[in-house]
Amino acid sequence: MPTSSAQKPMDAVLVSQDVLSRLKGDILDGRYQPGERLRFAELQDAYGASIGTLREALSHLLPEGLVELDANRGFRAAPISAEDLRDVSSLHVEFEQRAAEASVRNGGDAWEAGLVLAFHRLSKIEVLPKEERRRRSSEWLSAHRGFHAALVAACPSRWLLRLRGQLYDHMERYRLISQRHRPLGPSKRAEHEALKDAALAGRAEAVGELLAAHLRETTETVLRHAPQFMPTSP
Amino acid sequence: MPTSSAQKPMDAVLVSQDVLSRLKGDILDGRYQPGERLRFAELQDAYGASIGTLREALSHLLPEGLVELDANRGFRAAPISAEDLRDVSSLHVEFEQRAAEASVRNGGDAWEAGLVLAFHRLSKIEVLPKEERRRRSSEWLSAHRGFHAALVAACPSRWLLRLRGQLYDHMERYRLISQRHRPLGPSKRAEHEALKDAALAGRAEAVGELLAAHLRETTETVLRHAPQFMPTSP
DNA sequence: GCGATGCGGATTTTCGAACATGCTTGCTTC
DNA sequence: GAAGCAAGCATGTTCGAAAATCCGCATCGC
Repeated sequence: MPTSSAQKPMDAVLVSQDVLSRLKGDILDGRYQPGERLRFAELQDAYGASIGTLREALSHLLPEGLVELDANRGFRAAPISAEDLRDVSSLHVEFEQRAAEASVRNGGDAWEAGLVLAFHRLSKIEVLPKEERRRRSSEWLSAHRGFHAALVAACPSRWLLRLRGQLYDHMERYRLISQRHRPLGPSKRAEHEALKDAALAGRAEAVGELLAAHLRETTETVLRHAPQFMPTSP
Repeated sequence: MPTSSAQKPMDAVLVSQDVLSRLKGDILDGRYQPGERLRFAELQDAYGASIGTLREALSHLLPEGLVELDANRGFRAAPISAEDLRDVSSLHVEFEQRAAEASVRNGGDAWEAGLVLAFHRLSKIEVLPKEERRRRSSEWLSAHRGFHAALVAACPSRWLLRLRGQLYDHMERYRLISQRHRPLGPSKRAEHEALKDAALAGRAEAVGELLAAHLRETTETVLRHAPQFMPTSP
């Protein structure tokens, strides 16, 4: 159920782009149940756009694997499964690692500055007490995304970055869905700081290791709570 | 220029799906110049669908990287470059290899049967004389795609297959665009047969090696002719 | 009783037209 | 003669409604 689509970016020039980003965010947030049908009537109420515009946004999400479409039955939020999570995660870890190592080896002054900035923004939220962190979760989400993006930003392979992005989205969705069924974990500020320091020191391999451990731990946490929100977990 | 969109599949239940596959095929075929603007007026004539439907199809192609969109300026066919080709190719080779090896190790009877069938279909075209092969190029294209899909079909990682598919599309586009500026090369029937035999024999690593060589050779050929159809090649 | 058949409402799919935006051309003015 | 401006045209963007499709339910026949 859509409940409320909350934020109003409105920074997009195109309505369809605005709807797209809000819709995508809501799917990642788990505001739509995996497998749930996305009816146009509800969507129109929630996003205030016409059917055509909504269709355009949904079509954009189709190749990304966030929604599915069967003929004359409309769109559905993509289903989830432990198997899929393991699949996504293993590729995600690998891509993130490769992109980060390449980025560290290739990064210049602008990249360093961007990373420092992104860490600062993230850190400011992560040092807050748990209650506060929970309240400003959407802010943290954006900062966290920004930090990991900044880390890999100097990777020279555009395609590695593109594919990484798709996998990141799906991992974030699993993380957010699972978070609705478990208490908020401890802050990972220390891990992010170690990541930043190793990156700025140019220790590419160390960054890769830290990153892989960082991501795998998250996946483990999600999988541990999987039975609570997944259909079947083998 | 669209010239003519030729084939009429009509097997799709949805008009938008039909338009999507034709449009995608035409972009891969290089019927639209890389970077060329895709005007709705022309598109409507070529595909006989309304603007909304066309927009839906183009939005689908957006995350796949086959078209680009800038606000209020409409859609463009994605640009190409030697750098991008090298990027796509190197990831494509790797993914195809990994998916194939996993597929060989995991494949059962149904997979073997599918592979034999796909090879047979491809082989029937590849033994024809060059002139005939040129005439039935679209048929070959479909058979070739089918063969490589059959080879990796048993790969257990859905995500590896999905990403491989995206890269395959882009490689095919480069191949087809370059083919408009060079004579049709010799048939690769022997390579495909070796691939099939090694796969059926369960020699996963050998399949990987053959495949990597097979694909890299194609990329080299395309790159060799790159100056004829690419803006700048460093 | 049980399956096939046809109607009614709900939903998706598609279209054509209104609206907004960007570009070009021709004029005016300095 | 060149720079700046404004109107007109071409194009992209968005919407609301018509057409097609599917699902559930009642009815009919066996």
